[in-house]
Amino acid sequence: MAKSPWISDLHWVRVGSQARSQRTQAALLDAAEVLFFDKGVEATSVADVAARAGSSVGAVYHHFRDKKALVYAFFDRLAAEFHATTLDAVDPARWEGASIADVLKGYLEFSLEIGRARPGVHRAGLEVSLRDPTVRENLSEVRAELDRGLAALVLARRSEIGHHDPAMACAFVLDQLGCMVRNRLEGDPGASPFETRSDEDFVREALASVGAYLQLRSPREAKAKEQTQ
Amino acid sequence: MAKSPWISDLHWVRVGSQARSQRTQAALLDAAEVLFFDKGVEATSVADVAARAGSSVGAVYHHFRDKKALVYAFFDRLAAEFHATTLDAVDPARWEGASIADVLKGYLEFSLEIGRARPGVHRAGLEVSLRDPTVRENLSEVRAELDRGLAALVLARRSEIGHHDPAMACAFVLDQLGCMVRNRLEGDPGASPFETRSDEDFVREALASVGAYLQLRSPREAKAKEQTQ
DNA sequence: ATTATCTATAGATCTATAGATAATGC
DNA sequence: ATTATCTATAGATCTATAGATAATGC
Repeated sequence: MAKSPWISDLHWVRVGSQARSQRTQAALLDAAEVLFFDKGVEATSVADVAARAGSSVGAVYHHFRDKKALVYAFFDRLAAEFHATTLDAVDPARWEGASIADVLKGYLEFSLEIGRARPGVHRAGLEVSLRDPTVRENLSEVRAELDRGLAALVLARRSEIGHHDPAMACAFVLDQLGCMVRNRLEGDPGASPFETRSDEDFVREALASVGAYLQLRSPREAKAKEQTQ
Repeated sequence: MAKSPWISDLHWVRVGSQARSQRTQAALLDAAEVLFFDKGVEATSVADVAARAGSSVGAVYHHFRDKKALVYAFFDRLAAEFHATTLDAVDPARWEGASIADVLKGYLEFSLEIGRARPGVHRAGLEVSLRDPTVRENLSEVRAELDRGLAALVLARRSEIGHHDPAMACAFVLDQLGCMVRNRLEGDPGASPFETRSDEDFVREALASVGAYLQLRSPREAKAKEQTQ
């Protein structure tokens, strides 16, 4: 794909052929991950990254044109990782026989688990998104893909939905759940009255809310309804 | 209240007696506001603030011990402003005769309007909150106060609520609406499927969702129900 | 021979201060 | 006399580069 020795002409990353080069680059990105999630991106200096990777400042600039290129490469790697996880999570085969409630429950638990496993990931993404539209769009695209996959799963089960406009209602619900999950992961707990409650409470009430709004029927009722029509 | 010439011993701000001093300080905070909302807080240098206020770097440090004190003073002023607006907005007298749906509709429209009128306010708050727990708590408290006021308004009308646990359901709903509004104001539009829709669509669907979850009755039905019990 | 890494440092930027100068109000 | 402001600059920090040194693989 890349004909030049850089992944991108705009924000290049050197593609080394030596095994040592690739090890160093991975170590630099790994070090960046720890520091970015822990202290934030702007608060992390290039020297910090080099030191934690057991490397040097010069090595960083051998691999990445500038700090921005390092940040971009880092978020590219992160986005690719989430992309793969997302594709797997919204695979229709995985949800064979599941109801809309099952799918949404799985989504909420999955998102909370991923977010909890990597504290700081949302903060770091948010921090950079605030000042860099390119990263923002990159990360938005990952979210959008998850939303599209979920929408497909939900709308494939539209006979369970009693709401008169299933497509619109589905978009609303995904928006609603998405921002509640992000809020739980990013925000400071206790800021709003419900945030002190457990994740289980949150998932239960979120599903109740969604069920009431969509006027969900059980798959069984949905099937009965389909046959009478 | 303050016996020392500083508002706070930790992050002091000089309280000048001369009229000129107070004008300059207000001008500095006004300049900070424009720059903080526009470029962000970290990206704004003390020299930027001084220049925009038609003042000098030395003057900034005469009024504020350091940049942090300037930022704190700025967010204090902002929080005080929102505090006053909030107290007025959730005054029970203002909502005499209104239903829960009316109150929540008012809240959504009010929050969107305030947020739209000052683009950047959420971003700036978020940016500083990410790295400064003190500012985060300060701003959280403003939010919490709005939540408490709203909860009081809603729970004073609990006969309209069909949900078996009105207090819990109310907390959930306020959390839900709060994070959806913030998401609309902060986030990049179009990131999730529903975000491209108009504010009117959003308010309508949000109220439909809340109504279904809370199992809202009209005030009239609520009154009828109360009498039969 | 080529590629990768390290050391040392230039250059830019920003915060904060020192010392001189100007305005205020008793 | 006191308070406020300005100018000029020291000091800290960070990005990025130049040039020297070390490792790799044909």
